[in-house]
Amino acid sequence: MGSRLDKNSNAVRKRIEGHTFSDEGGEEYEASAFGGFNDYFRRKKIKLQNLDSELRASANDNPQIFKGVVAHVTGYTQPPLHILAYNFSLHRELVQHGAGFLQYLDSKTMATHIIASHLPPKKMVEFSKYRIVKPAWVMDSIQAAKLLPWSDYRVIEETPRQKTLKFDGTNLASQTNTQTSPLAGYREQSKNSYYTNQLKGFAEGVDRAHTHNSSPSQTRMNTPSKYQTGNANNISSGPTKPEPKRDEVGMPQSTDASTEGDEICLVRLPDAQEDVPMPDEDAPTAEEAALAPAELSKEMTSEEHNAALLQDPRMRKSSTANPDFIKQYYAESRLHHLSTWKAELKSRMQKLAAEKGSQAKPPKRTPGARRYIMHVDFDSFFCAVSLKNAPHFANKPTVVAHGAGNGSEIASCNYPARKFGVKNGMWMKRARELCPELNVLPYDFPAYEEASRLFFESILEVGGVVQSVSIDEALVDRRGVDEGSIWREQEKADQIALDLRGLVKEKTGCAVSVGIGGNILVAKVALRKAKPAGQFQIKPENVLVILGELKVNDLPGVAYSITGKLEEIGVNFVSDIRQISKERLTRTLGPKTGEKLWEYARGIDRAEVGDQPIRKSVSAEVNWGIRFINQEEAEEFVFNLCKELERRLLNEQVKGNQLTIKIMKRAADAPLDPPKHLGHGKCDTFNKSTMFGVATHDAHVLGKEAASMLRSFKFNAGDLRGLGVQLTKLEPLKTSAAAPDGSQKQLNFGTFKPSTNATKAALDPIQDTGSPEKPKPASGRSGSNDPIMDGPLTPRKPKAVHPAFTLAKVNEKDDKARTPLNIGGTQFVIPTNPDPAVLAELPNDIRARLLAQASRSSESRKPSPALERPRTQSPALSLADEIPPEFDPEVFSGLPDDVKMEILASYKTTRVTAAAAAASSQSRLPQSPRKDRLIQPTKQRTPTKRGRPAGMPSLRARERQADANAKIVQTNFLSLKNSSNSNNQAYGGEASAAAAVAEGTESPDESLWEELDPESLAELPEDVRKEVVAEHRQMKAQRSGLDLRAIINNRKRLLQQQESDDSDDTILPGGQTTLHFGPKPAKVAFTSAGLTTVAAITDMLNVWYKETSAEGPHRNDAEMLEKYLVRVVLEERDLNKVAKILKWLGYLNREDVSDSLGKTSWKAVLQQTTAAVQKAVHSTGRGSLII
DNA sequence: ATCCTCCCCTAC
DNA sequence: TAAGGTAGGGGAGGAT
Ligand SMILES: Nc1ccn([C@H]2C[C@H](O)[C@@H](COP(=O)(O)OP(=O)(O)OP(=O)(O)O)O2)c(=O)n1
Ligand SMILES: [Mg+2]
Repeated sequence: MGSRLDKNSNAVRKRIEGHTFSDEGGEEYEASAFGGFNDYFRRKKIKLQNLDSELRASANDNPQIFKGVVAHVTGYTQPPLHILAYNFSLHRELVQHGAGFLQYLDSKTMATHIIASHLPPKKMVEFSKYRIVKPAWVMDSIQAAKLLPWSDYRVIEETPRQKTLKFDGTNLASQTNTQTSPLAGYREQSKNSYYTNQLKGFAEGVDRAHTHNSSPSQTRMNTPSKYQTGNANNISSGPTKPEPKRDEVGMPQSTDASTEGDEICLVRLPDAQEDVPMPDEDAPTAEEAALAPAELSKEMTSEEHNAALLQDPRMRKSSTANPDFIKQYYAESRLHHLSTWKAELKSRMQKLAAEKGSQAKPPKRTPGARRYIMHVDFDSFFCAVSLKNAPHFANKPTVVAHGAGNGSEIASCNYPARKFGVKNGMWMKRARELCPELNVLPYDFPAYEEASRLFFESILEVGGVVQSVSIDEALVDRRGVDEGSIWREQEKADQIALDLRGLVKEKTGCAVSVGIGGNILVAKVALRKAKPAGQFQIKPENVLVILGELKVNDLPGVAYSITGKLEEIGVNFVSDIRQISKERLTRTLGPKTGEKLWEYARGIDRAEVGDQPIRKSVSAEVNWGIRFINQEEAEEFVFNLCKELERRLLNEQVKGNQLTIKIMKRAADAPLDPPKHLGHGKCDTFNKSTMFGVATHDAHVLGKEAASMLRSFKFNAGDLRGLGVQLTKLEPLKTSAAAPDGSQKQLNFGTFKPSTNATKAALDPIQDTGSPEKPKPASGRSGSNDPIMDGPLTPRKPKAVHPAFTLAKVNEKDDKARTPLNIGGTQFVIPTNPDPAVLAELPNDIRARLLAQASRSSESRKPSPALERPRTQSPALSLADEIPPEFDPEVFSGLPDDVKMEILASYKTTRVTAAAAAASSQSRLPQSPRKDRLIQPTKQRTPTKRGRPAGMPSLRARERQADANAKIVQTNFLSLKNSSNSNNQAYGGEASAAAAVAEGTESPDESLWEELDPESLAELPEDVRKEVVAEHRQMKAQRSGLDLRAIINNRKRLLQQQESDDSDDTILPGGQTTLHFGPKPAKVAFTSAGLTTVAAITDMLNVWYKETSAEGPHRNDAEMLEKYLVRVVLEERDLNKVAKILKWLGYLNREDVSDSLGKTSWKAVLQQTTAAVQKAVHSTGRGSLII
């Protein structure tokens, strides 16, 4: 066990901020601390109301505003206050415009701001009558007007029923800046109020939380928090104990900085230039001063300090000044390795279990059978392994650490060292005080991995249900060891453990200990008694006695905080817990924790081995070595963190909806240089999150948002000590959701699929009885019911089209430029003719893309209008009822036919996909926990104080109550994205096929075979040929009626039309060779909906190649192909598919002699593409792809 | 009563 | 010198 006592606490100061809009110029309000806002009104018996329902009603009554502004209020105040509201779908589009300046505020913050700025004091109590909002994305009307013509928005002066925020301007002005108003007073109070802090003690004497609190009065206090480094206390032996430094924190937490918005959001905002100085700000406390944006002298100091510090090249190298810092840091971070290993093991075990389970090998757990849980764990793992290279230290006090300096952390210490009181996680300084002759060994991560591999290999041989706990720890559940008598069973269990220990020792040379008990808790306790290289079985009759003698913090999940709370009620030993009523425990610790402890004290642990919930978040953070000398560096670092995050997201094949940035800032009273070298020292922590309308994994999007959030705090870059980004509300990532890609994975849509549900249920003797698949009538928000998805799919009032969308239709070209903005999938694209004013507001990268796109599209624009095809009057008529809800019928019918068809086709695809996903949603939404079947006795809730001495621990995992987050938002965005691409692509893909078919220009019944060039086919390698043919069959069947040939012909037709287009290029991007590229943009649609199967792609390649074998492929197309394949490698991860495609391409280019310039170019493209693909493959850590 | 968000807290 | 990461349980309190 290694406890980490060293980290310490941090208190969190919660801050709420409001703001104006834009990233840069916006005014930022430090509306801080309005944590008590709602409480305030509650006390006044006034309840805040949301306008949500009214706004919705309004939207329904006015279809035109289906998407767009719902309300715009202005003119009541002086200065004018603009309130803009818009719904979720519009938000999604706005995000596409790089709406980084959209700010998301919660109602309290908004209300705070509004009131503080504009409401007369005496009006405060009347607040409830100003129906305010709900969390929202905020944007002022001026900004909104820049995005779209104001006329495209629907303006509502007042919401239907109540008066919308109507402030009578009376004395607003004075109000605004006054500090004397009650409000100001209130605000001020909140300023320091409200803070929570906690500290963790450390046995290791390390940074310690300091409470410097000042506790305020009865109201909440905001305070700084902690993470101070100090040193000193620590308890020597025994479990590490918390340091009592508890300061009470008055109120529990209060608010949050942001909340999720729903369909409709209301917004507030001062004018751009309006400078609403938040009333207070005048009497800042020391803490406040630190937070204040300005304080130049101090700021300069910290940045200058860092600059000076970084003069030393060695420092530079080990801090954020080094461009490779993140990489290097993670390579050396033991904690990062531990986390990574754990995740990998978890997923490997899951996969293993899934295989085993599917083999009709039902759990070998007999419900009634006696359980023998074995907890197996290496003794001083890192140290033991590292000692293999330094055997002479084996019996001397030895530790594993990076260095011998005072701040070096001991990852693991051997038993001789423990005799001195040294512990894992302790700082070297403290350890040497305890044991002067400590030997220090370096880490050997590869060796740890290897030892672990052998360890698990051995464990799996033993059989039974296995659960990995960490790199060096595992749980094995072998129940009903049969044998007849209990005694024999116990003996057998001991024997198994003995054998296992011998096996591991033999394989790894390191000792493992095994604890055996009737449940996980008991096994763990047994392990501790087994510890130095031994084993121990706690038999039922001894459980209570053994447990009773333990200190409470020896129980899993009980550490500093909980221990502190228990101490307060006189509980020190586990046996003491039995004297406390369950009611009192739950009141003190919370319902779950209280009950869990009550059970633990009695040897009860309902957790089962094997339960491994699915991942719910992915994050990357660094809280060491952070020393910036300017804001740019900080933002770049955040951006790099986002790149790392993207890597991990892709690795997990997920994308997410909510991004949170975590910031550690040097506490006002903390020294510039903490005791630990480049450590974070005592810090205040700040988190902030934003919701994307659409899930994403794109580093650019994440980076921009993260940087924006960081910027919003206006901290001094020099005071930053730690940064992190976390993505939650995950959804499976599916590069090509359209087709199952030939393989047999039918409904297996990705990551979240694991039969966790079934498995889990099956393993659960209690709840299991029912149907494992029971979808759990969640509150109607399982995948298909997701509001976001319903938007587009639900036949709602098909009115009003977003202008941007319409524009999108015109912009056919360039997939590249847009790609980065396609946040994980949206059907909206950037308008081709952005308003200059808007451009100016956009982040550079986006602006650049827009400009590039605009110029390109204007120059090549030959989209729909150019199509000669007789525009059939309205092929869509019969399909009228199928017009996607997002389209205005009128606008829709005004579109060129081909575009219409594409839309319909893609829409259809979307729908299908969605349906399929929905159908499978049951099985893919496992994770949700079953309700607690446990007796949920009293639930009396008394606030369990948090922070100070106590908090609550998390006990061993197990089912938790229905978790909202568990819901996996159904994702059809991907398909939407695809359709978007196809919209732009304008050619190729199923969309075109659909169009062709609908127009009746092609016979849908043509034989599949005719689509393929028999001659070519015959020459293909047998395996490839078979697969291609098979896929064609499948595609045909799936598409019922759609003829691939239509795609081809259609494409040919389009190609011809473009004949005169742009052409020639000479240099292959990144290529060394000068090439000649063909003039005909084939307009291949690698990313369009449906074009994802090998068959479809090879079809396209056939045509493309044939059409361009003389002139060579168009550079854009070549790039597109390359990009697409790389994406398949990195995101879709179907190497097989890539290999097939390249194989086919190679086949097309099979002639040795290039009799034409075109063929030569093609070969070069093939080479280039292959090289790019290999590079991508290598980047994933694999060897070369065999083609 | 139940959901949801924001954190605290714990473990390795 | 030093590499103080990371995921998930669960509590508090607002929203519904
Ligand atoms: N604060 C900590 C705790 C643990 N670890 C790493 C090093 C340990 O070797 C490994 C396993 O942790 P254990 O808690 O199992 O501790 P040990 O294996 O070192 O000792 P033992 O299991 O004998 O108590 O995790 C770490 O780096 N930092
Ligand atoms: Mg161990």
